Amino acid sequence: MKEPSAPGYVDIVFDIPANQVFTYKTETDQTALSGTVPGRRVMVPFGARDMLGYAIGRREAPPQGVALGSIKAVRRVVDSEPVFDSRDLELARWISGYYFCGLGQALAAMIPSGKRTGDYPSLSSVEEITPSPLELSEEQKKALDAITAPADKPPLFYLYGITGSGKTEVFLRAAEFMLNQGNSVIYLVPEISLTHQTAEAIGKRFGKAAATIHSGMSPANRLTEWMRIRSGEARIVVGPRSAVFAPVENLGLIIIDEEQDGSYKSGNTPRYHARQAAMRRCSVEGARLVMGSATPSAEAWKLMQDSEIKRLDLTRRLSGGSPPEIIPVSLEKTSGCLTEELKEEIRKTARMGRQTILFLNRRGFAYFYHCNSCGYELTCRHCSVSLTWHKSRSRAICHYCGYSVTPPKACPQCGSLEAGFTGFGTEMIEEEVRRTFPELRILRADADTTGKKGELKKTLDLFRSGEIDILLGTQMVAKGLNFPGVRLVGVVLADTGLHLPDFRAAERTFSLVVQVAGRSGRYFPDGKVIVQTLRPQDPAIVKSCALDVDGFFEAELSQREALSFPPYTRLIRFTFRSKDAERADKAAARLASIAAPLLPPGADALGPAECPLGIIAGSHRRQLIIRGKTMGSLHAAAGEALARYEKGRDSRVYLEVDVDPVSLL
DNA sequence: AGCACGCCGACT
DNA sequence: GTCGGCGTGCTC
Repeated sequence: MKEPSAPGYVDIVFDIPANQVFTYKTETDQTALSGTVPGRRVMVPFGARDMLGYAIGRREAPPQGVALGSIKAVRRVVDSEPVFDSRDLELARWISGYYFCGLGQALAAMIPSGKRTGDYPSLSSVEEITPSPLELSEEQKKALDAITAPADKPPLFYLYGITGSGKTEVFLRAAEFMLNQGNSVIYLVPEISLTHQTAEAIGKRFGKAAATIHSGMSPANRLTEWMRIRSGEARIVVGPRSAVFAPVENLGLIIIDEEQDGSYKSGNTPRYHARQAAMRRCSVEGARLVMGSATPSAEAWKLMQDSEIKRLDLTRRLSGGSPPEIIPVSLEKTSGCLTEELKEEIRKTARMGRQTILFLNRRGFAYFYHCNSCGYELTCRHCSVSLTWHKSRSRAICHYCGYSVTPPKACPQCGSLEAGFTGFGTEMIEEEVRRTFPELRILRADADTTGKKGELKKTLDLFRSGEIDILLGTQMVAKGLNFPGVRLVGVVLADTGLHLPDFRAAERTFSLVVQVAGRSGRYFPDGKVIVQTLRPQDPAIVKSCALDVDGFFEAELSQREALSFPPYTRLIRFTFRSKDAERADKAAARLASIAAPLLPPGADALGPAECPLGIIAGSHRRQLIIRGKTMGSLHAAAGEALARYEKGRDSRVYLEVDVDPVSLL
């Protein structure tokens, strides 16, 4: 049955920084589609090229102020079925409003686009369904009962428990419960190998009802999974940050595993936080939210204290045993990067036929060119960071822009020969370890050695099978990986980052040490953790080694309160970038003076100031942070200030807005 | 974000 | 004399 073909119009948004809606004609030969175009992607002529757009609505007549002759026609409707509905659009509107980005940018972040590639399979081929194993512990039962209990207003929960206490099983049972009720579940995991592990486990448990979407999948696989979710075939979705937008119906539960993980906050526009988006979805769709971690974020900790989130404790390790011994060791009097204590334990571990993991925070970290006479430091000429010595390339390299130089023999400033690289680099540690333990088999795993995909898996398989005695690596060996043969974990330098100009530095250091410690004793309670530090007295080090979460947050939160930092306040950060330092300064100062009179009572502004990294890739960076007691009034002020700033802004200055910034670097 | 239009340096 | 640098402004 055919409708009479009246020419229609559609409103379209694009993935561009401008928040603007464009109107196009729908051609008569597409009339069959024109009624249902909204919710689909379309190809339209935009300026000089064709661009993909998102059709958000229909209209009878073009909007005021747009000449009829300037309206172009839709070229092609890309999707045979809508890829978003009014609920998705509403969520995109919220993202766009809250995070100050274009509606099209918000939609683009929610919908699979196929920008990235990879070759991880979809879960659609998984057949088996394994029944949930073993009895739950008393604590697990209690937690599960709380999560699944009927409630008028869907509550927020936090499953707070040490590694190995069975959080995952509670998550899975809660999910199972929701699925049996006819609801859908979204299970968020941090953006690392954890996705595959958890996805596999969930695939096995729930069979075809499970789906996963993540950045490592090919566009085709993504789309397959997306469609399985949209059609309702898959009702439990596992994935990183962006999975919070999964188009499930009857959302019953969102799970956020490792809630404190930084990867839940998007690093590019829209700079949304999956936790925030999850809370929004849960409140709009009447779903429950369960987060979990052994080391909650300060935000979550405070919400638990204030009883805004119901805390559920898992205090016991299921496998029994006690957490490993964690020993802080001062590096102050050590000439190399391995203390005697650590060397001795490595030897002991090897004699027992067991394995060691040496953990580094960052590749090539704390490895600076430094002049002992005048204090000169070799820095990048485009960015303001110190250069890192990479022995394999015989060059000093900037980790931000890739700029590299051959390091000078003498200090370029004073000519002293007392200058050179000192510190702890991954490569240097590898060298020292090899020199110290020539008889042991050592393997390094970091971004440099695992560039090719599959490389990391090979390394880890080798380690797991016992072919390797010492695994030396960064973040990637510490998270989510359990090695049965491991007895010793050495954190080579725990306080990298403690000196960083970021109020969350202590929180991150604390979290890291506790996480590393927690995983190491998972299979063998006789495990040992040695935490090397330059600041053995620092509360973040002392409390993390004592696994004293309460003690840490007691101190940390009172300090945050005293300094008016989150979670006692909320922040919005504006970053100004320009090739011209003066223009960046002027723009920052202008926004600051526009914002000042708009700020609500009790709110203040930090800056404008140079960013902690003042120049990156030749771009001068300035920042302005506004801070207030509540987000509502602060956000309104920011919105008004931005609107006024837009009028008469310097087009050579790029402004980026970050609501609830996680890192101030 | 792209892409075109537009006004100033070193090349056949 | 042109080819091309990227600064600025628009895209229904």
